[in-house]
Amino acid sequence: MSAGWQEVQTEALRRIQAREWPPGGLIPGEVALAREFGCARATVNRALRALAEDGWLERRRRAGTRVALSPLRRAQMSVAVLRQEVEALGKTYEHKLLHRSQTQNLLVLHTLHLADDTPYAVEQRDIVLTHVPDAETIDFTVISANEWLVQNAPFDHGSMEYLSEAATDFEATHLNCATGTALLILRRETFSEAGRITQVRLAYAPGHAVRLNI
Amino acid sequence: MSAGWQEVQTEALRRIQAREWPPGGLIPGEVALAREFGCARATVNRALRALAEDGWLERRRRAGTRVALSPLRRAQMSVAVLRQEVEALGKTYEHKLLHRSQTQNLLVLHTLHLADDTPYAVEQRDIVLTHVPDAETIDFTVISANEWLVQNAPFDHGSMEYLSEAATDFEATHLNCATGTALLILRRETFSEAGRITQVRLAYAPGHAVRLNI
DNA sequence: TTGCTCAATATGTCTATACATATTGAGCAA
DNA sequence: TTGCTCAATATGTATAGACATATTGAGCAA
Repeated sequence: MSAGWQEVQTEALRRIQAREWPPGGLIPGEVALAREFGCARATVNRALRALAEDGWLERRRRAGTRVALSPLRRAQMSVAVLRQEVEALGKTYEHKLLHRSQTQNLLVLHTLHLADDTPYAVEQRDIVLTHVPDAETIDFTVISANEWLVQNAPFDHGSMEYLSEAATDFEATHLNCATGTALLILRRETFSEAGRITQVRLAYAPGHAVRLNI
Repeated sequence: MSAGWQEVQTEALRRIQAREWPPGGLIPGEVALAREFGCARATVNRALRALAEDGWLERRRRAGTRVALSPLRRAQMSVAVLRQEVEALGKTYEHKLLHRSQTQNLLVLHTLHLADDTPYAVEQRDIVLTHVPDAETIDFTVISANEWLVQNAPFDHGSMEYLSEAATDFEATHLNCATGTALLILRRETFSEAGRITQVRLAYAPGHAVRLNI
């Protein structure tokens, strides 16, 4: 009876959490663990690599594997499509295009996202037409810019920022709250190889929280 | 010359982004790709598995591997130690214990975190002494509760929530801003096998943003 | 002491092979 | 048609063995 990599992972995690392998400490080498668990080194490797990817271990060639000092557990959040976000709450999604204007190479869109007919978020976005020429021909009353871009403008990299700001008049009007109310804001920029694709500011309705499990 | 798994991954990612493998489409099987790249199936497996973990592909036994419809790129954020967060900005970290009180099994701590002598965040925390008995004996003016717990109270799971709220009088006083200012709030709860370890509410100074790269 | 070289070593990766397991779809039965 | 069974199939996982590569530390040289 030899252990699969998941069993090895589970046991290793137990030892880390139980401090049998203390923070900062060197753990036995792959060969030793493979012998102990009665499996191949590759199996131990798979298990330890997974733990390292999750931040529990730090591995370096020759130096060996150490238990991470501050096990910086990572929480993952996905670049959400608002429709999916709303539908995951069991609510009906709808969106309204509030504004559309265009300069030579910038398409500006303002959208209100609704959950069960209640304002959910206000989106102010611009799209660089040079890099996403198709956007010019799309009817964004049918599909939201948010959703269309996720599906049609793959990005290389980008950044996301959560912050807190007082509601502007524009946001207050559409989110049905007082100007100055504290709102959770998401700013996001995405880039393709060619350059910036789009930039967006999303103001969530009062009370919204971004929840992560860790 | 056979391809390593990273080369296979790079080429596969290129095909996905270039839409040579369209969203939702089935890609060739591992055996075929291994033949094409002149490597072993395990190598292709490693590459495709990594892409699946990053959300680019969806893999199911027998059903094959498909390009994810909405490539929900994931951003990772770590459970931060404020001292590290501040020092990463190149600033000097300091903290002040504002309040400490204790009931039978709950230790309540209020802490002000400073960056270069400027208020950075206000922390209101309680610790369940039943599950972290050592906490009772620690001098939290020397090490912040935040840092001590990360190092000494490993958790199984927990939740994190970012939201936006108006500054309370208490927060406003210590963050040096007006009551009612929009603040970014982080709420976090962590649990061990035995039960809840700690609960914290962190109010960041005005203007703070949580930044993620995607 | 300082700096260099080199061997030892732990992890990283690849291969070929084998068996496990989930899922599909064809073919048959009710 | 509907439902069942079963074989085919793609991915999942395990293994032994091999070579690659980064890093350490010992030993030697300046």
